[in-house]
Amino acid sequence: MKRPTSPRRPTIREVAARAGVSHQTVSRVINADGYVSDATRANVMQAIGQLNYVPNGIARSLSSRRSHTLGVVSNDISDHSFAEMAAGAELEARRQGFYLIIGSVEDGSPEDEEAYLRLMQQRRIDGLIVARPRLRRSSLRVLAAIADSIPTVAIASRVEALRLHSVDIDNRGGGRLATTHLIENGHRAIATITGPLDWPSAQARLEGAREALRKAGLGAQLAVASTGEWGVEGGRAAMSELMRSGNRFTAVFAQSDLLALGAIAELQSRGVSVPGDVSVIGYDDIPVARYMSPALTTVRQPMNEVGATAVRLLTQALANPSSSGRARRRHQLVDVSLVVRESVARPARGARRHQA
Amino acid sequence: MKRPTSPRRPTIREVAARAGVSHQTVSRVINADGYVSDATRANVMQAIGQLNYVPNGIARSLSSRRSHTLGVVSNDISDHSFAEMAAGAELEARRQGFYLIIGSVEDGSPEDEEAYLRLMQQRRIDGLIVARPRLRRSSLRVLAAIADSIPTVAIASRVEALRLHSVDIDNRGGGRLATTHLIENGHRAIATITGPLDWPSAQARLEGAREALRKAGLGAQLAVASTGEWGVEGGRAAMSELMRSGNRFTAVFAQSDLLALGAIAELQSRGVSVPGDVSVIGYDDIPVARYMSPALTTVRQPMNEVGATAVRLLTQALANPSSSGRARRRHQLVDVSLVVRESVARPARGARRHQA
DNA sequence: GAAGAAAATGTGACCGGTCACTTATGCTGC
DNA sequence: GCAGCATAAGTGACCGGTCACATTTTCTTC
Repeated sequence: MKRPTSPRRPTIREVAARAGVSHQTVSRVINADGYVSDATRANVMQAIGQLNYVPNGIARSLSSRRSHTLGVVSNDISDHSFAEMAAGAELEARRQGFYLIIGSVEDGSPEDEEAYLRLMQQRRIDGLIVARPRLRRSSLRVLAAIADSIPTVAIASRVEALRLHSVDIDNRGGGRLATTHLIENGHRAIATITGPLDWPSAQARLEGAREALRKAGLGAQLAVASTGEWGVEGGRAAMSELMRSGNRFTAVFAQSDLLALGAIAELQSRGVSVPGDVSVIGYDDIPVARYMSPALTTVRQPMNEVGATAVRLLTQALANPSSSGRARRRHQLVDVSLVVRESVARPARGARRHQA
Repeated sequence: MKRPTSPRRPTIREVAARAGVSHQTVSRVINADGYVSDATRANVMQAIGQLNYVPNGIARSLSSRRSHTLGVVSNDISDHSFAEMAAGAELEARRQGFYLIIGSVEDGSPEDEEAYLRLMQQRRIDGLIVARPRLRRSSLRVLAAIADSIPTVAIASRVEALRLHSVDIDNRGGGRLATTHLIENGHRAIATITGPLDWPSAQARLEGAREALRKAGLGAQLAVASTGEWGVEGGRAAMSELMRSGNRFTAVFAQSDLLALGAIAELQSRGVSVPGDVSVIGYDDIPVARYMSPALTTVRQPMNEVGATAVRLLTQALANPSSSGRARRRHQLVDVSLVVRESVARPARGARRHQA
């Protein structure tokens, strides 16, 4: 009457007893490691089957000092990009026999960030992925402590101060790609709507855009509008700002699809046709981008690839702890790709001047 | 030179030695449980601080037989609904001091489903959430075994055969809500575009729609179109089928926002105005629904609430294992809500007859 | 047929906590 | 002055695996 709860699961020793071998032999069988004769193996397997034995991962972790668990501290995974990243990481982790503990932190509550990091420390995860575009000062301390003892990968975050591996989207390349596409379509007067400029990714995309223009000999022709957000309202506001300030442009590079969506709505509401009068290119390739009218030309970021790459970096580091973890930090860039649809066209003959 | 890797973390006994007490006293301090004098507590805390001691959750789990981990086996979390559910579950879990291991299974690869369930078994999770609309036969066996030993909650899945708790969106109520909204706006001839009818949720929404019509004395007036999918293409195809078959309707209830999107696109491409000529109501309230033109009136499902509820169900069951787990199974319905925007209006005076 | 290596198996400590007890001390009340 | 209890702390087994090493059996090889 000691444990009225579910009848305890069988242990390795019970299996051993039933098979008439030692517990260590059972261990050898379940780990397919070391010498075991075929007869014994069959014997043990049978006992396992009869008792319906499942090895206890926790006990395993304790004695082997490997939890086979990777931690992820990410932005809110309600956001599609992060969800994709998590899904990608997750798939790759399982392929490699690892569990994934995901912590989804809303952008507004950075105290959770720290709480999660501490939690991960207790859990003795084997590796950590941090996918927070902007990290909090106080979290950095904890993160540093963690990174000091286990392999850690940062995603789309610049924490170069810490000695982390990193995976990042090639944002600069993305900005270049988008802008070049506009230039190749014959546009010369180009505007851009950026995300919040305190996001490194927004900065990088902007730089990429400038780079593309410079390379095309179009110098500082870029009209820039920013609002503090990545959403539709921001796009609308930015577009109306662009027009009010009397800028001349035949194409717009919006740093997110939602910004593009807002910009297009604003344009259309003023009777400006897209892409007839103004071309628009977005960024992200959100699920509905292809269904918008016009279908949105945009830049696709393979976020699940990013997640998978991060996991691979970790498992590799775990596999060869070359000279006591002092391995070279690796930085990996993931390429973006252009998704051509209908929102970019050649500029109209006499490019109009747009203003309020 | 035994362990060239990171210098081992301090254990509870080392803390004890430094504080000059027994390991058990340290345990009492970190668990804030049992009698400890203030002086001793302070002493121990200091030692913990100096050694930078973090309790080892794995060892804890092993001896206490509680992993403080909940498992989630979900549909691919790239899908926004599931991502929201996961995020909601996650937040609630952390609030309650639990970890969450999320397994995201693509709809196409059901063998992963089983693999995950087995993995969870090894990990000795304390509770399980299954969020797969349709479970595979072979997974059911494993699931049954798990549910037999730990509390398990099914989300939006009808596995009544097994003795699981469940949380479900009130799909029938949702169908009723959407349809009633159309009726209240004066529509009498109503069509519906359903998701794949082998999804229980699609069935339930359809039933709800029928129910609303019956209640309004509109009998079997419902024109139903289905395609095998929930996406935009399906909506487009279904709408064109509806029109080809010469059905008369002034309003459409689409069982997902993407279906609605496709239906609207199809209508507009034929010069039918929404909501001028035909009203459309969707389901899901995907992020861009509010930005479509017209802004989509739809039914919102609080998926994060669903996830949180599932976690609560589990932690409650865990807290009182009333009479050895033979607790009554609980079934919880989560209410949906109407989000009124612009895609539903009163029908035009002489309702037109639409056909190819 | 002896020696040595390879194959097969067993033994007991250990991972780092918690659990169930035991022991010591200080107070209260009669 | 002592039973009886609350408070404070310690002891050693135990959770269920793996690890390091010891032991026994079976092949090779000369």
